[in-house]
Amino acid sequence: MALDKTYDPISVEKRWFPFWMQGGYFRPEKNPSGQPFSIVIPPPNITGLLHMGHALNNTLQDILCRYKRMDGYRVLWVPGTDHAGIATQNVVERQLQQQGIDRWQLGREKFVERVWTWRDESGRNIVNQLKALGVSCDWSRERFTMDAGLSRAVREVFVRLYNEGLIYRGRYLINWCPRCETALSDLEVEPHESDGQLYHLTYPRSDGKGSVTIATTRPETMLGDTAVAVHPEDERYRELVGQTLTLPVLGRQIPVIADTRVDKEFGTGALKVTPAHDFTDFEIGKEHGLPTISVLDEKARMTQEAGPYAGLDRYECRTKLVEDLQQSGALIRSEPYKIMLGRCYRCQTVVEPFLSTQWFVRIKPLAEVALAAVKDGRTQFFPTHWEKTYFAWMENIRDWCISRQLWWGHRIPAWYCGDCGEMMVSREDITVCTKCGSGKITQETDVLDTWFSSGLWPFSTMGWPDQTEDLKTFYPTSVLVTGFDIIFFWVARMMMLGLKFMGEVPFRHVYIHALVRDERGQKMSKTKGNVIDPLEVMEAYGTDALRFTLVALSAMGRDIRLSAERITGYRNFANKVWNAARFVLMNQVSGSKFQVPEKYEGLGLADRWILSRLHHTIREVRQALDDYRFNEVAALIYQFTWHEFCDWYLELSKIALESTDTGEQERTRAVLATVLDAVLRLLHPLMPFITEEIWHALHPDRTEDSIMVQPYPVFDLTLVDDEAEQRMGLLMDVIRAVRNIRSEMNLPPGQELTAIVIPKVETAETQLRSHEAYVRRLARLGEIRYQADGERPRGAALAVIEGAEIHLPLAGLVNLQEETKRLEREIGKVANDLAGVQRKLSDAKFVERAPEEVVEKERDRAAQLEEKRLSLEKSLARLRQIEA
RNA sequence: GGUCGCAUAGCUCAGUCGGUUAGAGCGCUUGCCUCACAUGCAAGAGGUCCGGUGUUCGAGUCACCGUGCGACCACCA
Repeated sequence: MALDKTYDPISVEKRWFPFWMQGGYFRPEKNPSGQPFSIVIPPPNITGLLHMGHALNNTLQDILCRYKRMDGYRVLWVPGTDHAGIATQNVVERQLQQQGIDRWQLGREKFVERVWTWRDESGRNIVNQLKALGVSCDWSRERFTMDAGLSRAVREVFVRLYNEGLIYRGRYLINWCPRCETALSDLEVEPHESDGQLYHLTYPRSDGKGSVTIATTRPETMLGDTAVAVHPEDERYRELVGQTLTLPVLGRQIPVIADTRVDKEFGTGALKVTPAHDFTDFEIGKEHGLPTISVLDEKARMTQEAGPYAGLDRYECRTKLVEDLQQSGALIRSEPYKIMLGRCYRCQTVVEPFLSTQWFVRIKPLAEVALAAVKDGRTQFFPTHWEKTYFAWMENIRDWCISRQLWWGHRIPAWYCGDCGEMMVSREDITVCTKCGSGKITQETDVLDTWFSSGLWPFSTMGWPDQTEDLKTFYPTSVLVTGFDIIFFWVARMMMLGLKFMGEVPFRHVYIHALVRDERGQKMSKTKGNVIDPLEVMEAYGTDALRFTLVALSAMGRDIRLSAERITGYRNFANKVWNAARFVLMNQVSGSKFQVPEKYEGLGLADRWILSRLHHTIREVRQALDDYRFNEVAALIYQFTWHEFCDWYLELSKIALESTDTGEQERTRAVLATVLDAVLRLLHPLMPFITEEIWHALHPDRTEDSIMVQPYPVFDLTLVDDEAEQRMGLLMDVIRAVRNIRSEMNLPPGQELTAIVIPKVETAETQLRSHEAYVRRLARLGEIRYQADGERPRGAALAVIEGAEIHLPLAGLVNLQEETKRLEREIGKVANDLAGVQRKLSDAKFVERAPEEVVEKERDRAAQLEEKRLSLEKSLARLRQIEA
């Protein structure tokens, strides 16, 4: 198969995914004897479409999987999607809203059906987009957090935790979203600063002896006050403790109590205590045995307890109440005040602390084990500093509220008897009361936090609670690749639940990658309108270009700023690879298959050089992949391919290919093909499509085979050739020196020049002579003359390189004043460098204390610079003579 | 309030173990349609490595202080 003249990513990319799927290349069964390597995908929510974060996350995983597969591992990458309880429910609710109905009108059953329909569509879309990205999961193992198997795992975990007393049910103050009408965990509340008022209210003493002033940002909660608290050591209020106050408006008698949680410095030092609507107050209330009065309901409307304000929305109530308090004189003053408001992470509604009966996981025992597993290194974070974040959270963890008053999710496996009130938690559905035999049984209506099921993902997807082959082979997984935003939500929960139920960590490594931001460093969001859609990029530049860009920008511990220019740059790289391949293929003899020389015997200098450079690259690329330094992988391959293989070897190969020596031609063809083949394999995990396309063009007889299963290049020390690198270095220096002069002197590019070389080291002349053709071609020289040290040519431009002087006679070509200026500049630079080195060397302490080889290097360098300066100065003197 | 991260070329960023002359991409300047590629080739300009102090023969790199930015955590009403 020949390559088209122009690289068209779209047509290349659509071809290969079906090919890979049909060939079963993504399945671990393809390589049953390999060492296991496994990853579970962070299951995308079924709420919408793929965004740049997914593109990055999955590209990185795909790179690891493809690399390991090529390297002989038996790779399992488990795909799937997350039902994303509250998020998905909200999406479907919004759709209903557009049709003018709400979920209550539809009813629970019908609503859940609607969500399943949505899931079918959305899930399919997401999966298709992942496939378009080239994601090499084993799609035959695709899971969904609410499929039958995972639902069974959820029940099993719930029942076991309950039976062990690690799940309990009780009436506590929790975070409540009055729009979603559900409880939220602490993590699901996002604090945001907003403008508020600090109101100073005065509560009269019941005995008529004065009053106390308190400060609050939420005056409407005063209707639920059951005490006022002061600090026990606060002199101002010492005699007040134990007295009774009369709550304005409602006239309730409330005590003044002493509690150390009160900050003497804040406001007036007196705190109104509302146990039903504030977490601190709840604690204080519990300790002092205060009653809890809920004045807000589940929709954040005022309850009957709010007296005249019953039925009002919380903010309407605030406005009205403040007016009334002002009239009555209870409001002393109010001032603007910045307050932190907790908002629902899914709908941004201000959440309320709300007293209700919920289910909780007693988390400390689980957290301790999960903490230890990272401390002792059974699981390692990359970059390591995320471990601190993990530790801090685990050490201060609080019980996890797992019940949600939603309709979309795993229904909690608890049943209540309508007759005797018995509560039963069970793996199987319950129809008859186990205590009284009654058939009046109803199931708990609450569902589980969506993170409860995703916390089981690493083992539930492999068939747990059954002891499957997959579990035995692939658990613990090798690495988890995810963003830092879900370390607590997800990574921490998987650690705790994995250790609890599998007795071992869920993953050995956790690679935390960057957040993808826009080019100005802003978080991408629909409302800001700065979202770069991966699918649009893939259409415009190609999937390979997008993948390579994301990887190239993925420095550890740093956010990614994505810009169109960068993507263009890497699209150009793909094009470069394409054209290099076209050149290599063009020069293969038709019908004959390229042969790598068995022992690499009889190679030319350029061949030895490029193979040596290739193997340096192979070694470094592998090391970088093993260390998750993805950006370096990209940079190494880019640098080698473009600036060594294309810029130098391809150009040099043209000389050999034009030669009359058929052996040399043949050898060059083989090396070209060998290096290209290695580049393709190195690059394949990053750019899977273009490499597969070119690989097939290079191996026309292997149409059924795939680059996916070719070995990843292996470092071969015997091909590292320092001598070849040194010799090529000399040739490259000469070529660059001549090009530099030509360019600076503005000499016409087509004009052939004559160079006079004065070797400064013995080997230079032989080395240059033996590869003169290279130099003549790439530096466009007509003739190279060699001359012993002694009389210098007059009226010539000079370049001094390591090992030789290069003189280019310019008589009649340019104004020699140009060269004078150029030499003066050059001498300035050299003198500058030399001064620096000499300063160092003249420091006795440096010579004495620095390691021998460092000092030696400096001495060499000083000598070199000295010689260079001398040559340049002599040349300058000669020019001045001519001018004079 | 606590914790963590970041600050290097015009822009976006690399820089491993402290060691010669601090790199890349994009942008910019100059010259080239050289038969793989103008999505290209060649050459070049461009740096107070945020500021300060310290450790060291030697600091972009290590320590401390400061400044600026960002993120996360947190019950000051």
